[in-house]
Amino acid sequence: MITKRVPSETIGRLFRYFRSLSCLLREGEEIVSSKTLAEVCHIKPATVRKDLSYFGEFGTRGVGYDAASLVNKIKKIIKLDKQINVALVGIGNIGRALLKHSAFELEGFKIVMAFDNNPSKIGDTVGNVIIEDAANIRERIESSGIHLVILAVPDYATSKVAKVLQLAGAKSILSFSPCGLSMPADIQVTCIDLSVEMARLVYNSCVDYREKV
Amino acid sequence: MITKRVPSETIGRLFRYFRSLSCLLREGEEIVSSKTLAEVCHIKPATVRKDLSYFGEFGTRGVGYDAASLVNKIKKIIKLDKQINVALVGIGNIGRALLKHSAFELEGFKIVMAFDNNPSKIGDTVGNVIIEDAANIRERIESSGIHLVILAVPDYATSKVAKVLQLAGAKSILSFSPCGLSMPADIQVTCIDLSVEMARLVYNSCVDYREKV
DNA sequence: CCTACATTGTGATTGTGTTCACATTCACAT
DNA sequence: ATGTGAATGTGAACACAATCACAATGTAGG
Ligand SMILES: NC(=O)c1ccc[n+]([C@@H]2O[C@H](COP(=O)([O-])OP(=O)(O)OC[C@H]3O[C@@H](n4cnc5c(N)ncnc54)[C@H](O)[C@@H]3O)[C@@H](O)[C@H]2O)c1
Ligand SMILES: NC(=O)c1ccc[n+]([C@@H]2O[C@H](COP(=O)([O-])OP(=O)(O)OC[C@H]3O[C@@H](n4cnc5c(N)ncnc54)[C@H](O)[C@@H]3O)[C@@H](O)[C@H]2O)c1
Repeated sequence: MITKRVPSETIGRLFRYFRSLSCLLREGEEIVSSKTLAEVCHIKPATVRKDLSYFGEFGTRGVGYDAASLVNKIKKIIKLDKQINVALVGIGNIGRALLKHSAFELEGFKIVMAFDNNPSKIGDTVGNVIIEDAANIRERIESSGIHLVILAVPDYATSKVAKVLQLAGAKSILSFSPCGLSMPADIQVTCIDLSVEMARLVYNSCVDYREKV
Repeated sequence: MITKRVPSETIGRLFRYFRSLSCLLREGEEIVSSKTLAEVCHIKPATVRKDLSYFGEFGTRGVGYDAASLVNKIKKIIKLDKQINVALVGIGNIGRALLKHSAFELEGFKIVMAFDNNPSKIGDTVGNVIIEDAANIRERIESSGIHLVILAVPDYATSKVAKVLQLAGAKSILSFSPCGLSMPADIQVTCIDLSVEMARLVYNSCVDYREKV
């Protein structure tokens, strides 16, 4: 039960277990083994067991894990037992796509606020959310129970908006701009940089090709 | 010059160096040190030097790196000295956002084909690209010099389309669906799973909070 | 030509995450 | 109640990546 140091990759995998288990449950599975879960997630059984072992003993030796109870345990661990409230800043190409993505809600994330600074967008409804004036970000986020802010503003605006979020007491930020955010250590930041991922893919496909020739 | 084993993170960072150097060049810098480059990228100087050292000796001791020539060397290394041709499958929320993102071209990636299977979308132009019938994916990709395919189709269609891409000889795939792709080892696959990233952020912000209390 | 200085390039070290392999434990049949 | 089979839980080994710390090597100035 005592919290050792948990690899950060483990948390990501726990979420994937959660997703896969929900799916297996829907298909009527009641008991799952680390082997089954590993196959579904394309990883090794030992990884599944070790990941879970950081948080306790959830299985029955010789049998496996009770899918229904495991999924609840995992939800608790990764704090997804309550709905996660998300705020979105920047309703452009990416922001709009996110607002229309209904699957987030099934996974426990709900975009409850959206902001933009373009007057012609403020007041519009996208998905089920009304776009608010970015000028109000601070007071709106400060007061409400927002767990996570998604940043989808243009590169040049990113660090300026990030500073406002900091003042508003945001706890974690997911940004789509090629990073450059320097935030205090108590604010979690993740940047999704598609170009970096593409560059890696291109390089790897060239190199692997070479190795075979 | 001999290729040792290069960490996969190194390639991603090389791309970021490439991006930062281009920017520094535009600002008139001619010489950059590992220290400067590290500061811009928010990493440590030793990391910069080690990353570069996998591929040769590009700097001058006591001085630093010539920005212009380094950026060209890096481009060669990560195969971004020629334009990378990208095909996009699935022109929904995400696909549309990608097509409108003009910055890709500045970084060396060009979306040259787009596919969808929805008859009402086929023939439309988004960005500068005409949406083609997904039925033609195989022949179209087979013949042209596509380096990378981006998959932005609904979850249920993902593995079906992936199989077609395999037959078409695609070398690497970037998918936005929560994975589940099992491809032969010679096809590079990366999945971007926003929910996983969000889950990690939420968990970390909760745990860090606890540690401080 | 030699010295002072700055910064690179890298072997050694540390840190982190994955995988192995097996002792442990449980359900069930006999 | 006891043995058998099956899958867990985990310390130890391994693999990989980040960082350190310093020798190597360049420039510039006298
Ligand atoms: N679109 C893509 O496919 C794509 C791909 C990779 C990276 N990105 C990155 O994602 C980010 C967003 O991209 P996009 O294509 O959605 O941009 P976009 O220009 O379409 O949308 C940005 C939105 O932010 C709003 N905005 C600007 N300044 C603001 C401010 N200070 N406060 C609040 N809102 C503000 C604008 O009004 C606009 O609606 C960029 O950093 C971009 O580099 C986008
Ligand atoms: N939109 C988001 O913000 C978001 C966020 C996270 C993950 N995702 C994932 O990204 C993927 C795409 O999401 P989206 O919101 O863009 O979906 P979408 O439904 O808006 O678009 C999917 C497009 O693919 C087309 N399509 C369907 N089957 C096809 C086929 N066999 N061949 C070619 N085209 C086909 C559809 O006609 C549609 O245009 C999904 O897997 C989704 O889970 C999306």
